[in-house]
Amino acid sequence: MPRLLRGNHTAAGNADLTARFAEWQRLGFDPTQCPVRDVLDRIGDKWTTLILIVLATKPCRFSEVQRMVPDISKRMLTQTLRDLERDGMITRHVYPTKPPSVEYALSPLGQSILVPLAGLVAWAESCHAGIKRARERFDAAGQKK
Amino acid sequence: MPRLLRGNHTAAGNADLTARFAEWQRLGFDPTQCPVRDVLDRIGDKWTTLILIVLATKPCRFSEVQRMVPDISKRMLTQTLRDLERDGMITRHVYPTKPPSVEYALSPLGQSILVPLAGLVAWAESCHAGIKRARERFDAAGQKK
DNA sequence: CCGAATCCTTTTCGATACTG
DNA sequence: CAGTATCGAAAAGGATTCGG
Repeated sequence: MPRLLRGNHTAAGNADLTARFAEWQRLGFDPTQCPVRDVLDRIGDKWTTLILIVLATKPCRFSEVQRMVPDISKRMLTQTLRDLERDGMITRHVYPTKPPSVEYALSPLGQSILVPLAGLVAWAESCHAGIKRARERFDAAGQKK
Repeated sequence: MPRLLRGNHTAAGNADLTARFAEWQRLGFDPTQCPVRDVLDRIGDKWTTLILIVLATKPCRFSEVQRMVPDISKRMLTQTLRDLERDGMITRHVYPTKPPSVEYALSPLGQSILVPLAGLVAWAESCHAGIKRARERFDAAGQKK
Protein backbone atom coordinates (compact mmCIF):
# COMPACT_ATOMS: atom_id res chain seq x y z
CA MET A 1 0.00 0.00 0.00
CA PRO A 2 1.33 3.45 -0.84
CA ARG A 3 3.00 5.43 1.84
CA LEU A 4 0.35 8.13 1.89
CA LEU A 5 -2.39 5.76 2.83
CA ARG A 6 -0.83 3.91 5.70
CA GLY A 7 -0.55 5.00 9.27
CA ASN A 8 -2.94 5.64 12.09
CA HIS A 9 -5.81 6.74 9.91
CA THR A 10 -6.50 3.38 8.35
CA ALA A 11 -8.56 2.12 11.25
CA ALA A 12 -9.94 5.51 12.24
CA GLY A 13 -11.49 6.18 8.87
CA ASN A 14 -13.41 2.97 9.05
CA ALA A 15 -14.57 3.45 12.62
CA ASP A 16 -15.76 6.99 11.99
CA LEU A 17 -17.79 6.01 8.98
CA THR A 18 -19.48 2.99 10.46
CA ALA A 19 -20.33 4.92 13.59
CA ARG A 20 -22.14 7.57 11.59
CA PHE A 21 -23.88 5.15 9.30
CA ALA A 22 -26.55 4.26 11.83
CA GLU A 23 -27.46 7.91 12.18
CA TRP A 24 -27.83 8.39 8.42
CA GLN A 25 -29.87 5.23 8.24
CA ARG A 26 -32.20 6.59 10.88
CA LEU A 27 -32.75 9.68 8.74
CA GLY A 28 -33.61 7.51 5.76
CA PHE A 29 -30.63 8.91 3.82
CA ASP A 30 -32.73 11.90 2.91
CA PRO A 31 -30.54 13.87 0.49
CA THR A 32 -31.81 17.18 1.83
CA GLN A 33 -30.83 16.13 5.35
CA CYS A 34 -27.73 14.05 4.73
CA PRO A 35 -24.58 16.17 4.40
CA VAL A 36 -22.71 13.45 2.60
CA ARG A 37 -25.27 13.02 -0.12
CA ASP A 38 -25.48 16.74 -0.54
CA VAL A 39 -21.73 17.24 -0.87
CA LEU A 40 -21.05 14.17 -3.00
CA ASP A 41 -23.82 15.04 -5.41
CA ARG A 42 -21.99 18.27 -6.14
CA ILE A 43 -18.37 17.25 -6.30
CA GLY A 44 -19.49 14.20 -8.23
CA ASP A 45 -20.80 16.22 -11.13
CA LYS A 46 -18.74 16.72 -14.21
CA TRP A 47 -17.19 20.14 -13.62
CA THR A 48 -17.39 21.29 -9.99
CA THR A 49 -14.12 19.81 -8.79
CA LEU A 50 -12.20 20.99 -11.81
CA ILE A 51 -13.45 24.54 -11.40
CA LEU A 52 -12.61 24.57 -7.72
CA ILE A 53 -9.06 23.55 -8.56
CA VAL A 54 -8.81 26.18 -11.30
CA LEU A 55 -9.87 28.86 -8.84
CA ALA A 56 -7.39 27.46 -6.35
CA THR A 57 -4.57 28.50 -8.66
CA LYS A 58 -5.85 32.06 -8.75
CA PRO A 59 -9.04 34.10 -8.97
CA CYS A 60 -10.30 34.07 -12.54
CA ARG A 61 -12.67 35.82 -14.82
CA PHE A 62 -15.41 33.93 -16.59
CA SER A 63 -13.56 33.50 -19.84
CA GLU A 64 -10.32 32.67 -18.07
CA VAL A 65 -11.95 29.70 -16.42
CA GLN A 66 -13.29 28.66 -19.77
CA ARG A 67 -9.82 28.78 -21.29
CA MET A 68 -8.40 26.70 -18.45
CA VAL A 69 -11.07 24.03 -18.85
CA PRO A 70 -11.16 23.46 -22.58
CA ASP A 71 -14.19 21.21 -23.00
CA ILE A 72 -16.72 23.01 -20.85
CA SER A 73 -19.66 24.68 -22.52
CA LYS A 74 -20.70 28.17 -21.57
CA ARG A 75 -23.94 26.80 -20.30
CA MET A 76 -22.35 24.38 -17.85
CA LEU A 77 -19.75 26.87 -16.75
CA THR A 78 -22.44 29.40 -15.89
CA GLN A 79 -24.49 26.83 -14.06
CA THR A 80 -21.62 25.33 -12.10
CA LEU A 81 -20.32 28.73 -11.07
CA ARG A 82 -23.73 29.80 -9.87
CA ASP A 83 -24.23 26.62 -7.88
CA LEU A 84 -20.86 27.10 -6.24
CA GLU A 85 -21.69 30.69 -5.45
CA ARG A 86 -25.03 29.68 -4.03
CA ASP A 87 -23.34 27.18 -1.74
CA GLY A 88 -20.92 29.86 -0.54
CA MET A 89 -17.91 28.09 -2.02
CA ILE A 90 -16.91 30.91 -4.33
CA THR A 91 -17.42 34.67 -4.49
CA ARG A 92 -18.45 36.66 -7.54
CA HIS A 93 -17.40 40.24 -8.03
CA VAL A 94 -18.60 42.37 -10.94
CA TYR A 95 -16.36 45.22 -12.07
CA PRO A 96 -18.58 47.85 -13.70
CA THR A 97 -16.34 48.28 -16.73
CA LYS A 98 -17.58 48.28 -20.27
CA PRO A 99 -17.93 45.55 -21.30
CA PRO A 100 -18.33 44.15 -17.78
CA SER A 101 -15.78 41.83 -16.26
CA VAL A 102 -16.57 39.38 -13.51
CA GLU A 103 -14.09 37.77 -11.20
CA TYR A 104 -14.65 34.52 -9.37
CA ALA A 105 -12.57 33.46 -6.38
CA LEU A 106 -12.62 30.78 -3.72
CA SER A 107 -14.24 31.73 -0.45
CA PRO A 108 -12.78 30.44 2.81
CA LEU A 109 -15.33 27.62 2.61
CA GLY A 110 -14.17 26.79 -0.90
CA GLN A 111 -10.57 26.87 0.27
CA SER A 112 -11.37 24.49 3.08
CA ILE A 113 -12.79 21.75 0.86
CA LEU A 114 -9.51 21.60 -1.02
CA VAL A 115 -8.03 19.76 1.94
CA PRO A 116 -10.21 16.64 1.88
CA LEU A 117 -10.26 16.91 -1.89
CA ALA A 118 -6.48 16.76 -2.01
CA GLY A 119 -6.64 13.57 0.05
CA LEU A 120 -8.94 12.02 -2.48
CA VAL A 121 -6.79 13.19 -5.38
CA ALA A 122 -3.73 11.66 -3.77
CA TRP A 123 -5.56 8.39 -3.33
CA ALA A 124 -6.77 8.46 -6.91
CA GLU A 125 -3.32 9.05 -8.33
CA SER A 126 -1.62 6.41 -6.22
CA CYS A 127 -4.28 3.76 -6.83
CA HIS A 128 -5.33 4.41 -10.39
CA ALA A 129 -2.86 2.01 -11.91
CA GLY A 130 -4.11 -0.75 -9.62
CA ILE A 131 -7.69 -0.02 -10.56
CA LYS A 132 -6.91 -0.21 -14.23
CA ARG A 133 -5.15 -3.53 -13.75
CA ALA A 134 -8.14 -4.85 -11.80
CA ARG A 135 -10.42 -3.85 -14.64
CA GLU A 136 -8.32 -5.61 -17.21
CA ARG A 137 -8.28 -8.76 -15.14
CA PHE A 138 -12.04 -8.59 -14.64
CA ASP A 139 -12.77 -7.99 -18.30
CA ALA A 140 -10.37 -10.71 -19.41
CA ALA A 141 -12.02 -13.21 -17.05
CA GLY A 142 -15.43 -12.22 -18.38
CA GLN A 143 -14.39 -12.98 -21.95
CA LYS A 144 -13.94 -16.64 -21.08
CA LYS A 145 -17.63 -17.02 -20.35
CA MET B 1 -13.03 26.30 11.41
CA PRO B 2 -13.53 22.82 12.86
CA ARG B 3 -10.63 21.12 14.49
CA LEU B 4 -10.37 18.38 11.88
CA LEU B 5 -9.77 20.80 9.07
CA ARG B 6 -7.09 22.99 10.57
CA GLY B 7 -3.42 22.26 10.82
CA ASN B 8 -0.58 21.89 8.42
CA HIS B 9 -2.67 20.49 5.62
CA THR B 10 -4.55 23.65 4.81
CA ALA B 11 -1.83 25.10 2.64
CA ALA B 12 -0.51 21.77 1.41
CA GLY B 13 -3.84 20.74 -0.06
CA ASN B 14 -3.91 23.81 -2.22
CA ALA B 15 -0.29 23.55 -3.35
CA ASP B 16 -0.61 19.89 -4.25
CA LEU B 17 -3.67 20.44 -6.37
CA THR B 18 -2.44 23.44 -8.29
CA ALA B 19 0.86 21.72 -8.97
CA ARG B 20 -0.88 18.76 -10.56
CA PHE B 21 -3.37 20.81 -12.49
CA ALA B 22 -0.88 21.70 -15.22
CA GLU B 23 -0.20 18.04 -15.82
CA TRP B 24 -3.88 17.18 -16.16
CA GLN B 25 -4.33 20.11 -18.45
CA ARG B 26 -1.56 18.80 -20.67
CA LEU B 27 -3.40 15.49 -20.93
CA GLY B 28 -6.56 17.27 -22.00
CA PHE B 29 -8.42 15.98 -18.90
CA ASP B 30 -9.06 12.76 -20.75
CA PRO B 31 -11.30 10.79 -18.37
CA THR B 32 -9.68 7.52 -19.37
CA GLN B 33 -6.29 8.95 -18.48
CA CYS B 34 -7.09 11.23 -15.58
CA PRO B 35 -7.25 9.37 -12.26
CA VAL B 36 -9.28 12.09 -10.62
CA ARG B 37 -12.03 12.06 -13.21
CA ASP B 38 -12.12 8.32 -13.08
CA VAL B 39 -12.42 8.12 -9.31
CA LEU B 40 -14.79 11.04 -8.89
CA ASP B 41 -17.11 9.72 -11.55
CA ARG B 42 -17.56 6.62 -9.46
CA ILE B 43 -17.82 7.91 -5.93
CA GLY B 44 -20.01 10.67 -7.29
CA ASP B 45 -22.71 8.33 -8.45
CA LYS B 46 -25.74 7.76 -6.35
CA TRP B 47 -24.87 4.56 -4.50
CA THR B 48 -21.17 3.70 -4.61
CA THR B 49 -20.13 5.55 -1.48
CA LEU B 50 -23.05 4.28 0.52
CA ILE B 51 -22.33 0.69 -0.41
CA LEU B 52 -18.66 1.04 0.44
CA ILE B 53 -19.63 2.27 3.89
CA VAL B 54 -22.12 -0.54 4.34
CA LEU B 55 -19.45 -3.09 3.51
CA ALA B 56 -17.10 -1.28 5.87
CA THR B 57 -19.33 -2.28 8.75
CA LYS B 58 -19.10 -5.94 7.76
CA PRO B 59 -19.11 -8.25 4.76
CA CYS B 60 -22.66 -8.62 3.49
CA ARG B 61 -24.77 -10.74 1.26
CA PHE B 62 -26.66 -9.23 -1.63
CA SER B 63 -29.95 -8.97 0.18
CA GLU B 64 -28.30 -7.74 3.35
CA VAL B 65 -26.90 -4.76 1.48
CA GLN B 66 -30.32 -4.12 0.06
CA ARG B 67 -31.85 -4.10 3.50
CA MET B 68 -29.22 -1.66 4.75
CA VAL B 69 -29.83 0.73 1.88
CA PRO B 70 -33.58 0.96 1.73
CA ASP B 71 -34.16 2.91 -1.46
CA ILE B 72 -31.83 1.15 -3.84
CA SER B 73 -33.33 -0.89 -6.64
CA LYS B 74 -32.09 -4.37 -7.38
CA ARG B 75 -30.92 -3.16 -10.74
CA MET B 76 -28.68 -0.43 -9.35
CA LEU B 77 -27.41 -2.62 -6.54
CA THR B 78 -26.31 -5.29 -9.00
CA GLN B 79 -24.69 -2.75 -11.25
CA THR B 80 -22.89 -0.84 -8.51
CA LEU B 81 -21.58 -4.03 -6.92
CA ARG B 82 -20.27 -5.27 -10.24
CA ASP B 83 -18.55 -1.99 -10.99
CA LEU B 84 -16.91 -2.04 -7.59
CA GLU B 85 -15.82 -5.62 -8.10
CA ARG B 86 -14.47 -4.77 -11.51
CA ASP B 87 -12.40 -1.96 -10.05
CA GLY B 88 -10.99 -4.30 -7.42
CA MET B 89 -12.65 -2.43 -4.56
CA ILE B 90 -14.72 -5.34 -3.33
CA THR B 91 -14.56 -9.11 -3.52
CA ARG B 92 -17.41 -11.42 -4.38
CA HIS B 93 -17.60 -14.95 -3.05
CA VAL B 94 -20.30 -17.40 -4.08
CA TYR B 95 -21.25 -20.11 -1.62
CA PRO B 96 -22.64 -23.06 -3.58
CA THR B 97 -25.63 -23.56 -1.33
CA LYS B 98 -29.15 -23.95 -2.57
CA PRO B 99 -30.36 -21.36 -3.20
CA PRO B 100 -26.96 -19.75 -3.68
CA SER B 101 -25.68 -17.09 -1.34
CA VAL B 102 -23.15 -14.49 -2.34
CA GLU B 103 -20.99 -12.51 0.02
CA TYR B 104 -19.45 -9.14 -0.79
CA ALA B 105 -16.57 -7.66 1.19
CA LEU B 106 -14.15 -4.79 0.93
CA SER B 107 -10.79 -5.59 -0.60
CA PRO B 108 -7.66 -3.90 0.75
CA LEU B 109 -8.08 -1.33 -2.01
CA GLY B 110 -11.66 -0.74 -0.94
CA GLN B 111 -10.53 -0.39 2.65
CA SER B 112 -7.93 2.15 1.65
CA ILE B 113 -10.37 4.54 0.02
CA LEU B 114 -12.29 4.82 3.26
CA VAL B 115 -9.51 7.02 4.58
CA PRO B 116 -9.83 9.93 2.13
CA LEU B 117 -13.56 9.33 2.10
CA ALA B 118 -13.74 9.80 5.83
CA GLY B 119 -11.99 13.13 5.39
CA LEU B 120 -14.61 14.24 2.97
CA VAL B 121 -17.41 13.02 5.19
CA ALA B 122 -15.97 14.94 8.12
CA TRP B 123 -15.81 18.07 6.00
CA ALA B 124 -19.36 17.58 4.79
CA GLU B 125 -20.75 17.18 8.28
CA SER B 126 -18.90 20.12 9.74
CA CYS B 127 -19.71 22.47 6.86
CA HIS B 128 -23.19 21.42 5.87
CA ALA B 129 -24.93 23.90 8.14
CA GLY B 130 -22.89 26.72 6.63
CA ILE B 131 -23.73 25.61 3.12
CA LYS B 132 -27.41 25.55 3.89
CA ARG B 133 -27.22 29.04 5.35
CA ALA B 134 -25.36 30.26 2.25
CA ARG B 135 -28.10 28.83 0.06
CA GLU B 136 -30.83 30.55 1.99
CA ARG B 137 -29.03 33.87 1.78
CA PHE B 138 -28.49 33.42 -1.95
CA ASP B 139 -32.06 32.45 -2.64
CA ALA B 140 -33.42 35.26 -0.50
CA ALA B 141 -31.25 37.79 -2.35
CA GLY B 142 -32.47 36.40 -5.66
CA GLN B 143 -36.09 37.01 -4.71
CA LYS B 144 -35.46 40.72 -4.59
CA LYS B 145 -34.69 40.83 -8.29
C1' DC C 1 -31.51 -15.92 -3.42
C1' DC C 2 -29.12 -13.56 -6.87
C1' DG C 3 -29.25 -11.50 -10.86
C1' DA C 4 -30.20 -10.59 -16.10
C1' DA C 5 -33.28 -8.29 -19.42
C1' DT C 6 -36.49 -4.98 -20.80
C1' DC C 7 -38.95 -0.77 -20.75
C1' DC C 8 -39.64 3.78 -19.34
C1' DT C 9 -38.86 8.30 -16.77
C1' DT C 10 -35.79 11.72 -15.10
C1' DT C 11 -31.66 14.16 -15.06
C1' DT C 12 -27.56 15.88 -17.11
C1' DC C 13 -25.16 17.84 -20.47
C1' DG C 14 -23.86 19.99 -25.10
C1' DA C 15 -24.92 22.86 -29.26
C1' DT C 16 -26.74 26.75 -30.91
C1' DA C 17 -28.64 31.18 -31.16
C1' DC C 18 -29.58 35.42 -28.87
C1' DT C 19 -28.98 39.71 -25.32
C1' DG C 20 -27.18 43.80 -22.44
C1' DC D 1 -17.51 39.97 -22.00
C1' DA D 2 -20.61 37.50 -19.54
C1' DG D 3 -24.15 35.60 -19.60
C1' DT D 4 -29.77 33.55 -21.03
C1' DA D 5 -32.95 30.73 -23.54
C1' DT D 6 -34.27 26.80 -25.96
C1' DC D 7 -33.74 22.34 -27.89
C1' DG D 8 -32.39 17.67 -28.26
C1' DA D 9 -29.16 13.80 -27.33
C1' DA D 10 -27.38 10.85 -24.00
C1' DA D 11 -26.80 8.90 -19.65
C1' DA D 12 -28.45 7.51 -15.17
C1' DG D 13 -31.76 5.59 -12.61
C1' DG D 14 -36.38 3.11 -11.29
C1' DA D 15 -40.06 -0.46 -11.99
C1' DT D 16 -41.13 -4.69 -13.49
C1' DT D 17 -40.66 -9.20 -15.27
C1' DC D 18 -38.20 -13.40 -16.00
C1' DG D 19 -34.54 -17.20 -15.14
C1' DG D 20 -30.96 -20.49 -12.87
